[in-house]
Amino acid sequence: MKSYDDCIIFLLAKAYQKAHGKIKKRLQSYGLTPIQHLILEVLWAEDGLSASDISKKLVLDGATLSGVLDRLTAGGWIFKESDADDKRVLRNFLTSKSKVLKPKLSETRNQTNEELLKPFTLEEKVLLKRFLRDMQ
Amino acid sequence: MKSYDDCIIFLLAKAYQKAHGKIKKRLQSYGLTPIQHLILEVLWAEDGLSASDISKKLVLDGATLSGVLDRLTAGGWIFKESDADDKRVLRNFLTSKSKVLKPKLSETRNQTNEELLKPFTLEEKVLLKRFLRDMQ
DNA sequence: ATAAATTAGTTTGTATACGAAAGATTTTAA
DNA sequence: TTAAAATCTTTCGTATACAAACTAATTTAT
Repeated sequence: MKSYDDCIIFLLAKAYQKAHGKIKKRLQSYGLTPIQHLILEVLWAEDGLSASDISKKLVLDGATLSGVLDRLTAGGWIFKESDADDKRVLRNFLTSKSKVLKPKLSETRNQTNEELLKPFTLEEKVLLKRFLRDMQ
Repeated sequence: MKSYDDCIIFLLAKAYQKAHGKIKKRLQSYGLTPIQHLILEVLWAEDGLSASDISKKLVLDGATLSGVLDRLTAGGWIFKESDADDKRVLRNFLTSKSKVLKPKLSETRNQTNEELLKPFTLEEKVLLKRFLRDMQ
């Protein structure tokens, strides 16, 4: 490795920085951050998940999630409800606000993705995604 | 895009998370963080750079850099010296400690890189790096 | 049946990350 | 030449990220 800009960690950091910055800007008018939006995506697919469920799906630390879920609650995007069977568990449910805005918000993520992948051919897109998955 | 785990932003975030976590662990015994180490890499290549110089090279916000450079100073890795010609500028210089440890620390980054790229062929490595650069 | 281990969630502390604003200095322009 | 613009760095505010410690609740093992 000749220099820092040949380092895969650096290249990943900068590519992620770019992607994160792009969707961050697009979500700003909604008052949502990229991570908050990602959690909504998970709940749109399956409502009522616990913090632990979301943590596993998104590979996100519980301590991080705790604060993000608080801010989603404060913003009126979700509400928490205690599980009847297991009092340790708090389930997170979508509000009508987040349900109504789902189409627009999902479209925002799709558009950002397409914009980021614009420089690549279809084959390259598939390859890039495979590479990133294979690093896990 | 069918789901969040087909989203390039998410895939980049998780690949970066993996890479960052790996080097973070390896640097822990030195009391260095990945970003601190990256800044040392820059200074090993060219000593005496200002925060502004480093910011441009690493595409890092100045506000972020300010704190990281403080912690590098506190840890005895660098020291700051005012520029004689331009009193706005503070130049950052390597201490003997960071000069002595350069070989070991650079080797750490190299090893982490190789480990992360182990699943790929030489061609795939080249391709992956090109893809990540092309996203900028 | 109950002590021990595990799990769910929060809190605290440290470290990025970045926008915005501010203060000091230097450069540019009228 | 001097007022305006630009540059360098820091500070503040907000939001991830994660380790460690903690409470509460549940499950496991003996």
